[in-house]
Amino acid sequence: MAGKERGSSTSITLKEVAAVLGVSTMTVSRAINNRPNVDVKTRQDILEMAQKMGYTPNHVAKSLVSSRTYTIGVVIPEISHSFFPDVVHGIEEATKDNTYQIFLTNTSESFETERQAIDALRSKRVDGILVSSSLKDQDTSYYQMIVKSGLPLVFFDRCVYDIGASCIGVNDREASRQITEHLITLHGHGRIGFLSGSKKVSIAKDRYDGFVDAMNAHGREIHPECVIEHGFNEKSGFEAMNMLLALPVDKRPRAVVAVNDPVAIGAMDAIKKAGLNVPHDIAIVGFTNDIRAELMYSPLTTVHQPAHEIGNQAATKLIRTIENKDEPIEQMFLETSLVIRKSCGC
Amino acid sequence: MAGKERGSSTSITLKEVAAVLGVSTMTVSRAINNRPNVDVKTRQDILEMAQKMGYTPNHVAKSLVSSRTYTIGVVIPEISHSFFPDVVHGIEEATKDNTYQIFLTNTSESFETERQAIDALRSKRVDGILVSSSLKDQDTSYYQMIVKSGLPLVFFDRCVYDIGASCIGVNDREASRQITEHLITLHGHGRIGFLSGSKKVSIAKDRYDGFVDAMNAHGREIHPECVIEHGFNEKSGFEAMNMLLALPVDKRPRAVVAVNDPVAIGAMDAIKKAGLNVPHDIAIVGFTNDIRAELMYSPLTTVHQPAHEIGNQAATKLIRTIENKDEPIEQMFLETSLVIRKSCGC
DNA sequence: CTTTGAAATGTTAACCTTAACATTTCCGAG
DNA sequence: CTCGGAAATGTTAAGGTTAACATTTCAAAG
Repeated sequence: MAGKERGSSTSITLKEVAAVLGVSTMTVSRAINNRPNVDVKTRQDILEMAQKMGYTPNHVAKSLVSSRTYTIGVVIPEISHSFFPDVVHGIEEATKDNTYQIFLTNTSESFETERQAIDALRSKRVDGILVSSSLKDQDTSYYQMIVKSGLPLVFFDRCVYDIGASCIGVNDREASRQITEHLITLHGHGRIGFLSGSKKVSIAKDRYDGFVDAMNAHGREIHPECVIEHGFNEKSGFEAMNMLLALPVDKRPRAVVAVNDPVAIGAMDAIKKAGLNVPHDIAIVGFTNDIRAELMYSPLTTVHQPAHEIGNQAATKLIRTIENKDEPIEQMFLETSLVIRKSCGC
Repeated sequence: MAGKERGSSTSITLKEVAAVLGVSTMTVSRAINNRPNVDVKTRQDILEMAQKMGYTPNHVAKSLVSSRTYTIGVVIPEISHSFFPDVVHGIEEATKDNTYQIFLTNTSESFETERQAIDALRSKRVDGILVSSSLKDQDTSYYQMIVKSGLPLVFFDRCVYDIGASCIGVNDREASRQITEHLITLHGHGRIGFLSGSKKVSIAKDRYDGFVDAMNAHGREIHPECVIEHGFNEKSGFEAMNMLLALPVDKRPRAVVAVNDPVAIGAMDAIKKAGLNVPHDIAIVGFTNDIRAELMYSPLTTVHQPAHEIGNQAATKLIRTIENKDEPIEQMFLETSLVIRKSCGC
């Protein structure tokens, strides 16, 4: 009478296959894992029967025995920023033979979430983790503990330094210096502002430092009221720019360096809404080369970061670290390039 | 003499904590899992010691006992399409209490990869899977097998119907009909083309059918040479549009419906490179409301799909299905809306 | 027909946790 | 005190697999 039942999700085990054929589980295990010392005929029977019964190896049990899950955790601040999907793509490519599977966690720029996520990943016994950190203060003790625990850890993009973990990223400070310099040479006079995320996050600090380097090198003064520390997304950029626009006209910057493209895009929106023009009234440059950068009403001059490559290298490094305990700890900076478009005033 | 060793990644177990305190593992287990029948003092000692020793529960072992991994697999065709990160965001939100962790797999529109990924997820004993399928023919036997196996499965966006799985998406056919109709009313005469992905994929077929519905309803003829079946990304759109542009001028469509925004964006690129203008020479509409749509040189008229909501509902449905075996199988279509911009000729 | 040794197959224990049942401890009532 | 019973704690087995060791089978050599 009962309708067709939804299959009860109990899976076939080695033991069950073995029982049907009247052999030991060990023989079935050997046959299925392509181990030697199984008679050709026996192996064939086993494989056929396993197939027929719909046997799927239980990786949970395997993991318990081997202490390896073939799983890596990926922790990122914001999956919706075009940079990160590209990174994830690169990561996937490095694991493409499908040996490793990826746990993805989005932290929404919250370290607390990050920490919880990593704890959960540790509990699930991932073989290693890839992290772009939202850590916002100098207390690196959590990550020190992780490193000490022996869990392979590679940072990418947003790194935590000097705790004994590898890191794949770009030279944010130098790239920021370059793009700021570009802006300075175009705008011999006038103030230049900086729209930052929290400077406790490494990329914000590094990019700000690069900005300062360029300003100093060209004898330009930094006006504290033109440096806004807010967030990393469009909304933050919009709000931060509005703060600058609220300044008296003579204090208002003539050009702005944004910590990343989403912030620059938000800022451009604010400028437009204020009835001003980019780059005529205010020039702006970003960082990332977001998918939207070239499409803006004034195409955005920015720093191209090799997102895909960063992901790929980070995953490769992590897997090497997992598979070889002597893999050295390493900092790797990939090449960036200036993408000159219109928003800088060129 | 040996330098500081990288911690050997062996974790502390319940047994070890128990040994140190001279109690049984069971007591430690009870204390740590907040079970009753543990003396207040004992519990406190155990928690302190566990903390001090850096004990982390081994979820692998727990999973083996409970047959639950608190893990769900998410299978998507292309993480770089802005639609999917939004979906993933929505999924994460539904699991936000962090009870479930997400395995993300990108299939690059390949069903073979999809199948391998799902097999791997099954082996890892995920509690359920969320799939946007790239299945390209009518042979649904693989998914029938999955459903039969009892693994909770919810499709989203790109569904496989009539196999007993829930599905969360939009009414592609109707939305496509609406936007095509909009185009028809603006362009009383002239040919209208369709740029499709493989019509063996459900969304391509549904959207094409909606296109046909609108054309028929308005007595418009469909010209086979104006219907190109190619792919789902920018490159495909670019190439498909070039095929249309290669037609003799009198056979060339005056307006084009694209299967999604990436294709529309690629097509707009081709039109621009051909020295023609959108919407003046060729009008175009898309589907998805990609993050770039409003930024195009002629802002793209498109169908807004509630990506975040789709992910959220799909994950919610999946979790319900996992946690309650009587959860009904259901098809759910979320609201779309026409986003009228300039590319259609408005 | 025995011996020999490799190949095939089997058995046991372990991985870490928890459910289920068993035992001990302890406190208050009689 | 002693008993009863609840609370605290302990023991055993199971979950699916594999490593390590043990046994059986079998074919070729003597």
